[in-house]
Amino acid sequence: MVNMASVPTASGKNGSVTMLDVAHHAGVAIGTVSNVLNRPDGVTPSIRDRVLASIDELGFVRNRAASKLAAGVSNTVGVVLADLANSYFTDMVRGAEQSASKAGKFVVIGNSDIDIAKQRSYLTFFDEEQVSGILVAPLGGVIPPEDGHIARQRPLVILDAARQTHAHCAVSTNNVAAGRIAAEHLLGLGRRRLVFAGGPIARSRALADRLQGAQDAVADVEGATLEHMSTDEVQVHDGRRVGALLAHRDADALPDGIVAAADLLALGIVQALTSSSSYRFPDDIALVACDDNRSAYDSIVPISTVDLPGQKMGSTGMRLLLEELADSAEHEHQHITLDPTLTARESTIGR
Amino acid sequence: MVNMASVPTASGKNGSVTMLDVAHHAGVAIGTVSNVLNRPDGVTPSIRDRVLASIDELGFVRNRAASKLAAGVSNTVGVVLADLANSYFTDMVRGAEQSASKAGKFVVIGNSDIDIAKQRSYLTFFDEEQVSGILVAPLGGVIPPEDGHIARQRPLVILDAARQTHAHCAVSTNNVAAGRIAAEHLLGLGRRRLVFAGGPIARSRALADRLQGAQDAVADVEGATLEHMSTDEVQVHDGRRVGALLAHRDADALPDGIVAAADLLALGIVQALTSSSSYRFPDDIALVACDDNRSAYDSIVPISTVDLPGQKMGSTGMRLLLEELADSAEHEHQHITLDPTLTARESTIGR
DNA sequence: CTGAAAGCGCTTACAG
DNA sequence: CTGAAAGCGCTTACAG
Repeated sequence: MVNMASVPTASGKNGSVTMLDVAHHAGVAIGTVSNVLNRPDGVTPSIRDRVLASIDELGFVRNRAASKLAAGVSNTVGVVLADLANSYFTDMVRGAEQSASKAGKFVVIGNSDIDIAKQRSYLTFFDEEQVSGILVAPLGGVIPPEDGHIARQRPLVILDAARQTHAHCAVSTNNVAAGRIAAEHLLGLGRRRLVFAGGPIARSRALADRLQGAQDAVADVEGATLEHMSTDEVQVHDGRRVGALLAHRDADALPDGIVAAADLLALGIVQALTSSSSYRFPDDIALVACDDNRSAYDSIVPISTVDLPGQKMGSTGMRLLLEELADSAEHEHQHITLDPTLTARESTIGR
Repeated sequence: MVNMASVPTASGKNGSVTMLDVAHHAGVAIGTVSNVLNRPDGVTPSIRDRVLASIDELGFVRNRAASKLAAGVSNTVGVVLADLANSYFTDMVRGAEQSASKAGKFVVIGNSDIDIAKQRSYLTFFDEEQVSGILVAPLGGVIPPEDGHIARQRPLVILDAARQTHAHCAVSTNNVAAGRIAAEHLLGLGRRRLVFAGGPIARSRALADRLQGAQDAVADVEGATLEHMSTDEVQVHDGRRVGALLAHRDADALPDGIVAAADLLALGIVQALTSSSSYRFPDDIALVACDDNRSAYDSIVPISTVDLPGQKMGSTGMRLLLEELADSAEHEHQHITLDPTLTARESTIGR
């Protein structure tokens, strides 16, 4: 603990202790204090310890604004987060933090809250803050053209990118593979009459890709069929509606396998079918979802799901950014596409 | 769009455009550029527009490191977030952002990820970054004594505070009231044989308070009883265990009302009782939970819940911080306790 | 390895 | 309202 009463000097404007105070107290030059903080290995141990003791005794807090101004760089990476409530995005942040902390970088987050104006204001803010780089999962998967100058001035990596780009590094999820993996899992279990639930396809590239993947998988198997039941959104109540529709069908019109485009949708389907019919998962119908939200695990029937690689996406994006920072001359932008993976649970393989 | 080819000057170290470049381009003094950016109202409109045009044309990006160093302050508030995956905390951030944006402040987030060392490193980081203030929901509800010097140097407000303190402003949830409100709701519906599910009480002040509140409410009603069924944690599987225990009881030993200490716990109770018994919600058993996670709404039987005021806590905390910043001389620290509110759903009032 | 000095890009009294 | 100048607290060649 710092004993404030014993602090001898505080030359800073706001009564704050400066490096100069520390230097005087330790009997060294100010540059030495800076070296102790930034390149401690190159300082004689006895002097280093003396400086460290003075820092402690005076309660010195470095001024990062001054550091950044003098050095022109910072060891901070800014992450623009699209939605605090969506675990796909918060997983990305977690992954990014993991990679960053290994490299001794700080990660600070700005929440754009699914608002393109806020997204821009945080991009600008981080730019003005002189961060060393930016990670962003932009709304719509693409940086708006008006914000392009930010990406040109400062290393920036796009997460969950919707398009190929040569302006910066990017990481994407292979949603076609997600749909294919889900359908192939059902087909591998012998299911042939499949339903793909989710929509609207026209408004979401990710959903359209998942449907495409499922169609591809079904096309590869003789006698297999895929019906698309579209929904307004992919929330629980949309799933309940799908489940209710299915519950009223004749047994021979019923699918034996369902790919749900999202976990909450799958949750609703399970709820509707278990409460309003005698159909059983997975005996009568096998169900696989996409996303791996916690809800899939917490469902009354734990739901098999295709995990979107949120955390991997964050760590990969941060790795690309760190590479760019380490070697900006030689650096060539890369676009990495990540494959999702299947987690099989009771809704397809029973217990 | 900025046409980079037309940029005439860039005197900054990294080829960046500085205020001086803007001043030259607009034919004014550098101080005038600063005024346009920081106090635009006091600048002659024609000159202001000329400066703004130059800023746009040159693609000038202000350097916040330099601003902070020269001014000694920033318009940024740092929020140390305990857990990105817990909606109680992310709600706080949302509330804080709402209050902050009205006041023109930027909010940046550091994720401590339920790690006391990371919590400290972000507190220190924000301190070093010269933020104008800090909002933190510290682990355990209290700032560790070792980190006390941070709170002494910089305005800081504690969210979800566990204790009264005179060192800074703080906001708390009234967990006793939460328990009381939940129990009173059940008692008001005529239920008399209540169960409080959740634990361990010894390790969580919040849970202990909720139990206390429920006990208080029951003590006020003649003939009402409360049984405490403790759990290891408050996850879905703990709830399933409670539900399984209840399902095996004789009908006359069964409660007619349950207060679940958390939403996931309630979710498990509903799942276990609907699948392994013929008991019905709310006819046989009425159930009310605490937290208002999304899961309560998404349950097969939508669960009544006592909302913890996460968003309100964030906005209130930010308001206290802004007051302290606006008038640090006259400021007196306050501790505000927020009452939770009940959201009644199918699990207690049917449909 | 150490120490004195210039300079990073702003803000802010101060004089006009 | 405008303009010239000092200074914010660091970092970093540079010379020793």
